[in-house]
Amino acid sequence: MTPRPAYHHGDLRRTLLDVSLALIEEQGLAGLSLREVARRAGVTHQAPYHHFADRPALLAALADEGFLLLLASMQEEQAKAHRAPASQLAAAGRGYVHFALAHPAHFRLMFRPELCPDAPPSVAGGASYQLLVDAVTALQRSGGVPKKDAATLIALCWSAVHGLASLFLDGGLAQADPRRAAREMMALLVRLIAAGA
Amino acid sequence: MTPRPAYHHGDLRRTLLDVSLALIEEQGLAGLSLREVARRAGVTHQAPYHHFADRPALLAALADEGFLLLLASMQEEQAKAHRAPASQLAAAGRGYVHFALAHPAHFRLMFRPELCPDAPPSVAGGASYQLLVDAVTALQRSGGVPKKDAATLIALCWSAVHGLASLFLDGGLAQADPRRAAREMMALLVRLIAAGA
DNA sequence: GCCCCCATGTAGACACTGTCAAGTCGGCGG
DNA sequence: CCGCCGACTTGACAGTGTCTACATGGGGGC
Repeated sequence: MTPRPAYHHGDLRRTLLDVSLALIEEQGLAGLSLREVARRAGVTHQAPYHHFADRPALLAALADEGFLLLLASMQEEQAKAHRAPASQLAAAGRGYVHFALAHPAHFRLMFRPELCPDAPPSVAGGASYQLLVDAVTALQRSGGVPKKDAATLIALCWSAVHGLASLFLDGGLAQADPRRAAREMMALLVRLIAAGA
Repeated sequence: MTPRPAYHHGDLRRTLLDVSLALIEEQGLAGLSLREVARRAGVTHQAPYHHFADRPALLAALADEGFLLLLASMQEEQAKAHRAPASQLAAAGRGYVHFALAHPAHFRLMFRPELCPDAPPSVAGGASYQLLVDAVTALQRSGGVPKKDAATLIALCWSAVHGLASLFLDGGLAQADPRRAAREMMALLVRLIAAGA
């Protein structure tokens, strides 16, 4: 038997988040309305307001969740890779792109300033950024790349992975095998850096 | 005297586009409503429908305009640069980022698949892509970079510029001087490619 | 020079949205 | 056992996109 949710739903908050994600994935961000979410969750249009202050708040909660998943994806990929700095940086990049491919709804949410009014920088977001910074720095130190370009190099790596992910989801890059493309791009980037000037 | 627009507005279509851009820039994409646009243009809420089939159509028109501006920006930057392939590629990248910085409303519109239903690939969009491809190819040919990585190299360059632009506008990269950052990133990228695999 | 036509505009209506205010249910601590 | 308080419902309001019907008036055919 299903546990008969009855009046008190049990875990409406979680349900709302899940339904929202499904809606975004099938209809895009524009197709997401609180009322439709409530309808699919089987509650009244007003019920969500007991769990989220307003629409932006719901989106922000999803974005937060996304940053956690992003961090996890990068760490997971790194754990599977060799310990060499080059492999670790490539793995971090792959993890970034894999996350976007696996959780497109989350990813689209996370970089929409109009949704997260003043964007309190998510702690998990900061952690993923730090992960990337560390990977770049380690490779740089081990490879004799000049230190003066550190900040620029980090910007380049971050831009590359973020750009590739964005282009896969929203842009013109409709690749047959995006994961392969991500792997090859990171491999090339790391190789260039290692060979670097 | 103002020419007394009277009943027929003269160039309502252009006015609607301009008002929309202003609205997006000051309130974000979410703050854009056809009715508010009409109000600011001084016409009825229904008047825009004689120029655009619906909301997505207006957005699509703006996106098209954006691709033209993008191409122009890249070409302008290339015209100011040296003819050497490395300089040309760096210039193309700078043009891409400069466009995003100068026309944030346009840029945000251009990569939102939920707005342009089936995205008939803008001809100007294709042209800008081709410009980048040519620049990468020229550098590759002149620099003795292995040809087998051609596609990956193009993806890397495009991702880097697109990612940097996105991160400036919507992401965590709040740079003091974004144009300087763009210049340095492109310089580094070109240097790495030239020093090659 | 006149007149009709149709692109360009107006007016009103509908279903839908986010959000506010007030009422109702029902499990838990005293 | 009771009353309280959080979870949920019901109802209302302004604002939105879009449909249909109507008004206007400038420019082209006679």
